[in-house]
Amino acid sequence: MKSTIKDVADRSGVSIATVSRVINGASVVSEKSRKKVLEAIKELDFKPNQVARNLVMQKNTTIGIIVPGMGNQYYGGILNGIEEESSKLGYDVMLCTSGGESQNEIRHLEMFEERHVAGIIVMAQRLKPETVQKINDLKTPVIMMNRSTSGLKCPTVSIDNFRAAYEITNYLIEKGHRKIALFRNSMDIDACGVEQYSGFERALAEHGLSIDRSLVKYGEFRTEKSYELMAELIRKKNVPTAVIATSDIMAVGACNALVDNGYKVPEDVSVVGFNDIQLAGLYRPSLTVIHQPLKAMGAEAVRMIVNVNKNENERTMPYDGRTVILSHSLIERQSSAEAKK
Amino acid sequence: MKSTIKDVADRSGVSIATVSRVINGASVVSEKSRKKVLEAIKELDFKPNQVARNLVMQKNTTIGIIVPGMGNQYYGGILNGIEEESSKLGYDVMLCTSGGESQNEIRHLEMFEERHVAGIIVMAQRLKPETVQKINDLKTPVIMMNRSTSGLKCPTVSIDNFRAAYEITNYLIEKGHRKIALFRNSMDIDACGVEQYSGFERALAEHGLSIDRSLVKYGEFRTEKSYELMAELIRKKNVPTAVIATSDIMAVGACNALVDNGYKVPEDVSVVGFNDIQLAGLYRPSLTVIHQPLKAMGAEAVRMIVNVNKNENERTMPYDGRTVILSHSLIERQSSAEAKK
DNA sequence: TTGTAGGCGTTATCAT
DNA sequence: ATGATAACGCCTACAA
Repeated sequence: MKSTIKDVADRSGVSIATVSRVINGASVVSEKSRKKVLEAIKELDFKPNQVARNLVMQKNTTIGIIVPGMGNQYYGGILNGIEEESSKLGYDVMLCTSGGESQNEIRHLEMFEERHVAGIIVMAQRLKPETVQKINDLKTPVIMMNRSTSGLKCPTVSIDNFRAAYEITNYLIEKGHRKIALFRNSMDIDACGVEQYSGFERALAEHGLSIDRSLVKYGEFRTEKSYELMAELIRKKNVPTAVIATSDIMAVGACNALVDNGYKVPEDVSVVGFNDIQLAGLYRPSLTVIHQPLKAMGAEAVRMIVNVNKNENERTMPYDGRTVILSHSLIERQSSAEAKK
Repeated sequence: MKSTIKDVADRSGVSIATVSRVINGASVVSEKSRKKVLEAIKELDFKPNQVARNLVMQKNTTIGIIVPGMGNQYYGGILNGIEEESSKLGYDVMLCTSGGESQNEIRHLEMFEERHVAGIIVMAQRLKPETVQKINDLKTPVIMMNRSTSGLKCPTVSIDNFRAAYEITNYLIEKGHRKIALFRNSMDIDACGVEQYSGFERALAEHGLSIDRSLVKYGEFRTEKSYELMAELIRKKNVPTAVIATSDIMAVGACNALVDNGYKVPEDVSVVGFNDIQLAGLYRPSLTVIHQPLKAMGAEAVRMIVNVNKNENERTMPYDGRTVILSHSLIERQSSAEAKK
């Protein structure tokens, strides 16, 4: 059986209060007692029970995370940042996957609340109304990663999706591209996707171009879907000179469809991605992308939760409804080139 | 403030014992009381405090996971399996990253023990003696994923690495390859790597071939390192006709080095991988690989822990020191072909 | 069927 | 400096 603070007290001939004091380094304990206690702790291999500690302290140093799935390196990158920062701040992380189902998201949200976690970081591809509702009702602080919608009343950490899309569109236009396809993620009312679309539109407009509806598609965050979209454009002989995919795995899907059909990237078609997951650098041709500081985003979310917990005497949620924007960058690699004349 | 069982009792005019009974569905409660209690629970939006529950029940439905990092899809695949199975069995998952440092592994191992988790699943690239020691000393059940060494006294779930290496080597030999390189992971005494090496050796031997030392390299699980190894072979004009990499990301590293230096895969050199992470299918040429059932492996590890907890009345660890072997398969894709004449 | 009370392992507030 | 002792929120004999 695991030993308790009481065992230590008995063995060292002091009270449990004293033992507790030496464990927590609080107040003053005589050198003699401290030594005896420390000795007993060693001998019994005593480890304080965190469960009991959390109960009495009325707080928890666990952060709950909800993520669609672990296979996606996009989330992997953010999770690394979350984990690292948590660890640094003495917090730890409880992880749940939703599979993208709001039913699971809600279940996990409730579970986290029952466990009295310090806060919850939510990642999702699509924002379902039920989930938004649940998040708004929750008593536990929630941070949403890189996604938002008008009804959502919780802070968000994100990049400036408008500018990012604007910049990469501009980049392609300056390379001489005029027929540019946009492979978007989902067609839900997701602020992030809307902003990207606006940025795309603005860049085109500033060069006297307008959006070609037949080249704006929804890839649902999936490589296969994106592959199919590209294959269809090829079949319909409506091949653009450049493709902007709002996630790297969709960019890869588009590339594969092109390559498998005899096109060359970037000689025939330029393809650019969003996010800059590891795959973007490993794929050949390596992908020109908008780089998101995934680790930093994860770390920032953790810091926000920790801050809320510190100021919990005040009832205010410091970041309420606010968005923290981290800076992105454009990384030019092999998958983009001047447009063919 | 969050409401407690006592609030519910007061509001519904019964004792906390009765409330507890309806919450847990145990023993019998009069329909009248049950209704009143349920009502009060709704009104107060009461959620039982899991921390308190865990303390009094002396058990925890949390499984601790230690993983080197989240960016690697290999671990991502296993984690998906772990998460899914845990969720199905009513457990949840606490995740820590080690960054491959034994110091962190030990810290997390201790933390999990203090939190009284049901069990711990450990993933690591290299087995350090300190970590092995710590695992052996732990009172909490530990399962190691796809890695082992002679001193380690905990169950393992894995594939048959000997057979896997044997089969893929055979596959290449039958395609006419005679000059085959092996890019291994680390050079530690890891049972898994040793078995792979034996399988490789055996297949060669059965065809009257022997190992060419100059073609056996250590890629340290890293794409860049593998890239370098391949680049070096090219520089030394010691290019094999086929490369077996014991992880997919190393296979990609080798492919990239070849492609970047004007070689064609698989026309000039065949490259095969191990694990079959998502990248293997997305990369072009898509990778011929040994497929590991990552999800199933994760799920199996979870089941082992849950089983241990069920039989905890008996002091026996059902799987003590045993290894559970799951079946792999050889998936032929684009990166391998007949050897050039 | 229901309520009382003891205990899970800590922390923290009192006295002493 | 130290030791009782009351919480923390819940479960569960044991009584009633």
